[in-house]
Amino acid sequence: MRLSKTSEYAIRVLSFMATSPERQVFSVMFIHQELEIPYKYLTKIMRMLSQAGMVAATQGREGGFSFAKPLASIKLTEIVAAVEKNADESPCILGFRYCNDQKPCALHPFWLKPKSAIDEMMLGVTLADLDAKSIRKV
Amino acid sequence: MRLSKTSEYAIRVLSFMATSPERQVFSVMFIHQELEIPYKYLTKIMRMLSQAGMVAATQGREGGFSFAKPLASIKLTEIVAAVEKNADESPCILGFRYCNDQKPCALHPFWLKPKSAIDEMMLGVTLADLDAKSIRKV
DNA sequence: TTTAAATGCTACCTATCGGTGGTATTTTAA
DNA sequence: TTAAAATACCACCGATAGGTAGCATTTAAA
Repeated sequence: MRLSKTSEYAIRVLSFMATSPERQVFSVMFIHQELEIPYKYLTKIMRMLSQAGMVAATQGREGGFSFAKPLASIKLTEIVAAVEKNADESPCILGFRYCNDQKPCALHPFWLKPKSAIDEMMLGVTLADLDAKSIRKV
Repeated sequence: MRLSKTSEYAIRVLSFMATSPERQVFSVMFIHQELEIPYKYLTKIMRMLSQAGMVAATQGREGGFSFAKPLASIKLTEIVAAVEKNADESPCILGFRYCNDQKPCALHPFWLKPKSAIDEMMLGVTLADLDAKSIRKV
């Protein structure tokens, strides 16, 4: 009942960048040192976020990554989708492909409330909603 | 943001058994045929549930598994814990070991509601709460 | 008494996730 | 002009989750 490690990393990075307005460009090495995320793996994640259009890379010395679109337009669900394939294709908690009110799984009625609370967060929260103060980095 | 396949299987099996009061003993072969869960993997799961004390095995021909304690005493959280190690040790959605109101992660305030709705389900729902009618098996 | 049908157990296989190594390319400071 | 510092990319490695094979043991029906 949790996100993949890769999604955790991606959200940590983007929320760190989003709450550091004094800086425009972030190199992988800098992020790696600040957030203690494995350097090589982090380059891979940044490339995925770049290919998804959330951040843009400037190459060469003094290069790095910066946001490619407004913070308010980047939802959590989008971040997860960018780095995770199979970002739950099935909305059923027991993994059934076709589970609905007419033909529900055993947990269907109990899953409705948690599911909607999660959706509300994943679809509703954007990088612009994060509080810059007192955010844990490591 | 979902359960492991193994947890899905375990809950499917136990909810199937719990909502089939006309039958006392369930062989792995029978469950396998009814729920279309891989036979050999299912034997492994049933052994785990047996070792966790939720079900008891009767060996030999005509043997199988039956509940070892009252349905109302088997919570979802217990089922997941029985088949999954690392059944989220960290309550933080970004995986931080020490995340709390004083030193929160970026998503801390947004995760409170989904988290409590999930806990309510995992800790509150037991096998006795399931509706026998119209439950999807496959 | 034999044999079929069940669980118990261990070892292995395969795919995916998390993580590393190495090299090419780009850009700019020295 | 050169070298350092950055991203781009590809191939691989190790751990874990999901799944399989095979055989020993137990029990009861034939």
